Amino acid sequence: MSSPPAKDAVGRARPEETRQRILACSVTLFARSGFHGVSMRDVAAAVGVTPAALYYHFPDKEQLYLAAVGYLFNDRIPAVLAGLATEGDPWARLENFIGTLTTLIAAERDFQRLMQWVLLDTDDARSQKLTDNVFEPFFVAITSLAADVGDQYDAHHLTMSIFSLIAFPFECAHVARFLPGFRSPHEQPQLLAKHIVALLRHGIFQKSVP
Amino acid sequence: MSSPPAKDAVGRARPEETRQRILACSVTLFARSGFHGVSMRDVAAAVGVTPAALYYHFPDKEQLYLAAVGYLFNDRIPAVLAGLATEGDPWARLENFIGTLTTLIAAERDFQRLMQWVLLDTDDARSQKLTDNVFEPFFVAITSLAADVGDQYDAHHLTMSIFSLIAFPFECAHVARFLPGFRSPHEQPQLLAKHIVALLRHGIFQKSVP
DNA sequence: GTCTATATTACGATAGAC
DNA sequence: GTCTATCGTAATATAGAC
Repeated sequence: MSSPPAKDAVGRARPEETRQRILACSVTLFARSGFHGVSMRDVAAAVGVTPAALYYHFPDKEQLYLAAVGYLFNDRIPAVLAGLATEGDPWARLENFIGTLTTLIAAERDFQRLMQWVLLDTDDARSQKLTDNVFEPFFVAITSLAADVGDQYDAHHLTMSIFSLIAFPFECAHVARFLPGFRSPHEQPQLLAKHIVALLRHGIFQKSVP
Repeated sequence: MSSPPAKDAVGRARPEETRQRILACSVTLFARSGFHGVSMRDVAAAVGVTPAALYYHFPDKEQLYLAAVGYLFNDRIPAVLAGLATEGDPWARLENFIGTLTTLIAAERDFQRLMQWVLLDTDDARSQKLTDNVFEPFFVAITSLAADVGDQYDAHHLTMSIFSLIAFPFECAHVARFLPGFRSPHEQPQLLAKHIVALLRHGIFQKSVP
């Protein structure tokens, strides 16, 4: 599941690289099965070491989990936020953001599933820390955009609606395949992004009302 | 956590009632912590029996979990689907559905969280069974409504969008409290329903375009 | 830094008395 | 039907050799 550890000139594994390999394997496992669904044995087997080795790099399972979450989110978020910095009028920037985030979520299923697990966490301290570090920059950026393009709506509700339209279809992707009327093009992120932009722009009454 | 078991005339606990008490306690626990986050000992303690007693009513933990999910969903879904059967034009029925489902999800957090756990399940057989039994009736009903009120959009995408706008804000409710600009009225289901209906009707360009 | 070996606890599940 | 008692396994985590 993982490439062999890098060795230095004396033949010892370099701790920082091993740490990263552990995090990379942990992300995939935790994204698939959640905190309680993954054992330290599972992680160790995926990395290719014994469980005891993990405890040299992380004090316990919870700290490993939190480090893995931070590793994934800190790795991905800058790229997405960069898509917000594009030029153009607010609508163009919003369209760009929707397209970028939709494509990213579609490509990085670990990102999407880990976010789903994180949203189910009931620990207040962890939720607050994660909100401050991960969700807040997104939310603030979109909120200011939303205030520009849709000032007739409550900014919080509108921002949440935009994220809902993007994220929730991927949460349902696994069961949506079994729904009547589902066809594979529905899973293409570009088509979903186009649909969201059109719906946000015009609403359902687009052509029904003169 | 649970009221004492009902006894029959001879003083023996009635099996069907105990079964229901086990299911009720299981729903709350599984909704809070998920399948792997709840032990049979936890359930037994909540019910007020020993773990061994659970195995008289259910063959194993997985069957208990599936029965608990079915118990909750079969208990709630008929009431929601009834809200779809109201009279009026498609828009009035859609508005009614959005209001009913939003209010239900807000009131029944167990329902919302258990749905979130279920969406993370990777087992194809379980997902398909649950889709057929639970999600499909919802989806079909809304799809036909969506086709009536918004035939310029793809029916699958539009239906998914409607569910997204309703469900996702509640998935984020726990972290949303820590976001800047959040105020307690944002948690009122009626206000959220109003926002969703307005957004679906008119889109963001409602007043920006003459 | 990673290993072997193990302590300790928790888990799912069962046998058999009542 | 529920209990007590327990089996076998798997979990987190640590000690100490190398």
